[in-house]
Amino acid sequence: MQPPLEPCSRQLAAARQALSQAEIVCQQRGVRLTQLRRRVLEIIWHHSSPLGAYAILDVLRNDGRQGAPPTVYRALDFLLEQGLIHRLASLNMFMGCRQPGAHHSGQFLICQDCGQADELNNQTVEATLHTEAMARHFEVLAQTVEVLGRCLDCQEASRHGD
Amino acid sequence: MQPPLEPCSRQLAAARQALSQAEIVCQQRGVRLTQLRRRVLEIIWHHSSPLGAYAILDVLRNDGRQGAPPTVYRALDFLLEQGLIHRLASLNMFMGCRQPGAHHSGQFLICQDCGQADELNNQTVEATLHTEAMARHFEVLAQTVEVLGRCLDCQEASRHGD
DNA sequence: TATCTATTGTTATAGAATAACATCGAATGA
DNA sequence: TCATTCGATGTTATTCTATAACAATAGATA
Ligand SMILES: [Zn+2]
Ligand SMILES: [Zn+2]
Ligand SMILES: [Zn+2]
Ligand SMILES: [Zn+2]
Repeated sequence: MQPPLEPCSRQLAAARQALSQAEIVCQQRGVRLTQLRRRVLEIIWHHSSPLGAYAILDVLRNDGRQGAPPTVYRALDFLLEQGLIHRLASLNMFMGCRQPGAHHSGQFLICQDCGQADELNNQTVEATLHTEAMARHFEVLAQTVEVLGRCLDCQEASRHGD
Repeated sequence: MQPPLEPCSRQLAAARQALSQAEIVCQQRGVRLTQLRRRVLEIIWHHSSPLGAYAILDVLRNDGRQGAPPTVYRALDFLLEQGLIHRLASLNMFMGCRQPGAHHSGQFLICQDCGQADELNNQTVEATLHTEAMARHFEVLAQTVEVLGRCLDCQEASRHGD
């Protein structure tokens, strides 16, 4: 897995957009996007791949801010509740959501080589799982759908590398 | 979440069946289902709901066997490799597979109240995720599909409990 | 038997998440 | 303006999950 890169201009733009969207969403809902929460969201968006809580904590400490695990986990809980980020259970990592506002579970393609993750929102997958659950009288509250594999870039890299 | 129950006769029967199937599968593949591995598989099947690694370790120590986390994690790794158990990423727990022999990812309905989990093998879900991945030139290696919710029993229990 | 390899034992540590309590700060009302 | 209140953050300690590294043992092989 490649080391975390400095944010490129595309990422910085995505982060700016995500942050301004988050401001709007939070204002509409009457919840506070505090400095800390905003900074955690920014850190996540500045990174090219999902980040672990302790990696986020390292960046916060690098900022000069004091903090401990609860600091970052509380911010992450808030962002999860507001649907601004997703948690990847198979990685214990967090990534930004590009369609906040409407809560959803999403599905994720995770590259095992470069660590990058792509969000899908396939209605067939979600609906089929709901149907299967209903057939068993099972009440669905949340879905975790994560596909581990290799992205195109990493497939090509490994072909040329061999 | 209810406390772990003693295995009922249905569970004991399921465990016996799973263990004899495991013996066959391992013999066919020329891998060794040792005492330890067999016992860990048995512990998992004797339990009504998915078990964590440290809960399994407690049972092993209760057996009188000495052991530490690597003991149980190595056995779990073996059982996972042979497709005899599944790992639930959203719970950090392990459960037996009722269709071993053919490797598969499966989908899981997990009850947040009683902790029980049901395995599905819905081809539509799997195929749709493959199609979505292919459209993005993403090579699929494994799928994690877990649905959190409430089973029928727990829905009724909560209705009567209120 | 002697040797080799897979398995298990053992100690220590890394990594992820939360409990419990103290402190701070923004908003509200007197 | 000041006091109060409640949400947010700081702080310490602990629990839970998982692995690294090396030693000892047991099964298979020659
Ligand atoms: Zn999303
Ligand atoms: Zn990649
Ligand atoms: Zn299965
Ligand atoms: Zn239940």
